[in-house]
Amino acid sequence: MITIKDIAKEANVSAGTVDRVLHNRGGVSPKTETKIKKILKQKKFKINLIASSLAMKKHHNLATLIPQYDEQNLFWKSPYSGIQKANQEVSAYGIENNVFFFDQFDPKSYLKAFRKLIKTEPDAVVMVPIFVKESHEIIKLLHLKKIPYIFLNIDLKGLAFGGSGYNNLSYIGQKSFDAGVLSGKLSHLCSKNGDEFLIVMTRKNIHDYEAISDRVKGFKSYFQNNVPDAHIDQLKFDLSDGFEKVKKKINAFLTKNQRVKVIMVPSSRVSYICRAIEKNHLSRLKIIGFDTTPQNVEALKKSIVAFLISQKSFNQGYKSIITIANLLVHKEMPAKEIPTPLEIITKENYKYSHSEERKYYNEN
Amino acid sequence: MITIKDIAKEANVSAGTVDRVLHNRGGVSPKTETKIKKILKQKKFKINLIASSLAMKKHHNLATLIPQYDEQNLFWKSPYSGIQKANQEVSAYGIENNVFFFDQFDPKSYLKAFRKLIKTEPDAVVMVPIFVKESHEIIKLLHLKKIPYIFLNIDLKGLAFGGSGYNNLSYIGQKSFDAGVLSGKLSHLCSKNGDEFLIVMTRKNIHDYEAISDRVKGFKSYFQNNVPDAHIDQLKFDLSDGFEKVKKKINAFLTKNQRVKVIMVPSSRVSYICRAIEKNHLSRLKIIGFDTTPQNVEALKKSIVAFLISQKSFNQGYKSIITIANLLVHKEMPAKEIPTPLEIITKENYKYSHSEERKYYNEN
DNA sequence: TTAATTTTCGTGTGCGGACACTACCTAAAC
DNA sequence: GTTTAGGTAGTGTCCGCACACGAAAATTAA
Repeated sequence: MITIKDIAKEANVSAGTVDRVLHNRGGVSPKTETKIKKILKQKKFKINLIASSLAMKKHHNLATLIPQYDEQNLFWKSPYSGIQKANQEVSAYGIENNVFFFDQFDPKSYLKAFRKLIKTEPDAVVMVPIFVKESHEIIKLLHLKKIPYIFLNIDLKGLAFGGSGYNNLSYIGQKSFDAGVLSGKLSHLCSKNGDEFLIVMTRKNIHDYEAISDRVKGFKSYFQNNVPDAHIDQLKFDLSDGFEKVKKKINAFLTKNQRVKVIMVPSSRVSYICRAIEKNHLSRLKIIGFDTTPQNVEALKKSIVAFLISQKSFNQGYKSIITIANLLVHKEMPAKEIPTPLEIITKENYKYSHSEERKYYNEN
Repeated sequence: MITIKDIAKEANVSAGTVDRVLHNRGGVSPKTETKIKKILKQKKFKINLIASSLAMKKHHNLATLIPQYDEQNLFWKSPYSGIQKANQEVSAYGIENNVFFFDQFDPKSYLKAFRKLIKTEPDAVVMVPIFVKESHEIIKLLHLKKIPYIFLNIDLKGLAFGGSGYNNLSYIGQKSFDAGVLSGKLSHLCSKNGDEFLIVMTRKNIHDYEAISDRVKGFKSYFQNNVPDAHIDQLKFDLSDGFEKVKKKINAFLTKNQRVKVIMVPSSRVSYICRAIEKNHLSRLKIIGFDTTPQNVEALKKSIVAFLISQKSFNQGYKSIITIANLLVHKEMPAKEIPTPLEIITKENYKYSHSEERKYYNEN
């Protein structure tokens, strides 16, 4: 292992001078600089990140703004777990992350949590921009205070702020359209000629509208490009109508349309839909859903659901913190978009798919 | 962040004493020990791994024994890339890894490479035990020299050494049987009643026999448990027979058996088989294969192959080194088996599935 | 030539922890 | 009462790097 001292000795200068060259900190004569750089290259010197980050020890202060999870909606538990794991890892680098929760159905709690957050004067922010209008306000303030921020799980697009757009450093999450295309492919593969397809949309709050409609668009786009004459039906529910109404409507539909053989549920509520469908229909259906919530996995294990497309939200949460940490510690600019894998989960490979997440649970 | 000094101050002892308690190094009276331990817990002290590994700075010497890859067989490139990435990361911890290559078809080169390897007196070894008999010899020597070793990608089982078995610390790789079960499920899902299935086995060398036959067993087991009356055919080729012979045989078979609608190739040579199949057959077939070699991915992109089951060999290589590093640096015992995910790859999600590997390529 | 600057570079300290070395204290042995 | 051994605990140095401070060298001004 080559150290700064080795280089210094070779170049007949002190370690301090080598350090100045390494960090372009100036104050070195061109002659010695080129000499040192040459030796650096020749000896393939690489900074020891361990020692470096120990010596730097700037204390950084992160903040995260994510929805609170609860028994009803466990979706947000995974990213939070990933965030926690990352917090643990980066704490050695002097990075502290404060997590602020809000109610995913209440814009006011979102703003309230943010107000608390901003008081901690964070060096960077990871946020899930669920509410468009409120996010706009938040981002305006972040921009003003020159606090860098990244979007987690939900992307905000469009030409806000007079055409300049959102200046989030990065978006970490799924590409919903492509996820929809994939669901189309899977639907197609497990169907035969003449089968009909059904998309079941559920609606509870406005925020997931875009991701979900993108999935639907992707789904349709797959068929347009590959099976243009496929028959695709669509059902929409408002979850606030109550379970019985959903049940009635969907079973009536399935009774009437016996050729429907594949159902795609573009939200994470596929298990809810499955519960609503009567057994006599289930046997002929292949059902495809999104996200590995505990309920969905249960349906998968019972072979009710054929495929789940996972966005690995644990990894998303984990990566968001690591990304910001790399920015703060190593000044490493993240990619503008960090798409997470489109993982296909079946009953048979589930147990191998979230090993890191489970390992984390077990250790804690 | 709580440091050892903080704890020491709180307990009215010196840092050295705290350190002794932390490492169970003895020489501390029971009284002070319990006192310190209490404060440790109370303050939730965690050793700063950064500082710790810097201070330890034992230099470790790893060695890796893997097959050489070439243009013909790119399979072994991925794990090597993963190993390289890990090497880079752990170098800061004073860990150096020497990689030794051998010809995957030549047992002698395997032993020869090992002889070179053992001369470097490694502290631990990562190996791909392709040849059973030769591995036996190698492991005997490793055991004698008390050098810990782990298996990568290929597992060796059985009661060797008079019933005590192989004492590899860990096996990092795919669970072939379960991978086969998954391929059965996918085959089933994209078939309809009355369709027949075909397993095409290729044979070139002995070494992958076990993994491949396990996949076949898994495949059959799926159908036994779910579609007992399914009709499953099997074709075996010796690749040394030449392409034309393979072509003739397989097309003759497919012409004769028009009800075969799904083909499963349990080796990584699915693209080779695809090239052998005539177009008029291809259109009715769903083909499932293993491993994302460049050729296989090409076939996937052309929609010739429906599914590839990936074993993420890049990650396997990466993990093998990280696992050993954690053992040497942090004395962290690895799990006896570290199974890699069974990733389902289609044309639609390929581009999201190997982002880390590609990122690594681009950076280098 | 000397003083005043500016440029260039060496030195020292600290980040948090690991570990060897030393100092101290108590109790048993003489 | 002195010696000695064993158990406890404190001190100092090093790991490789970052950075502040100030010294030396080079340049310019007087």
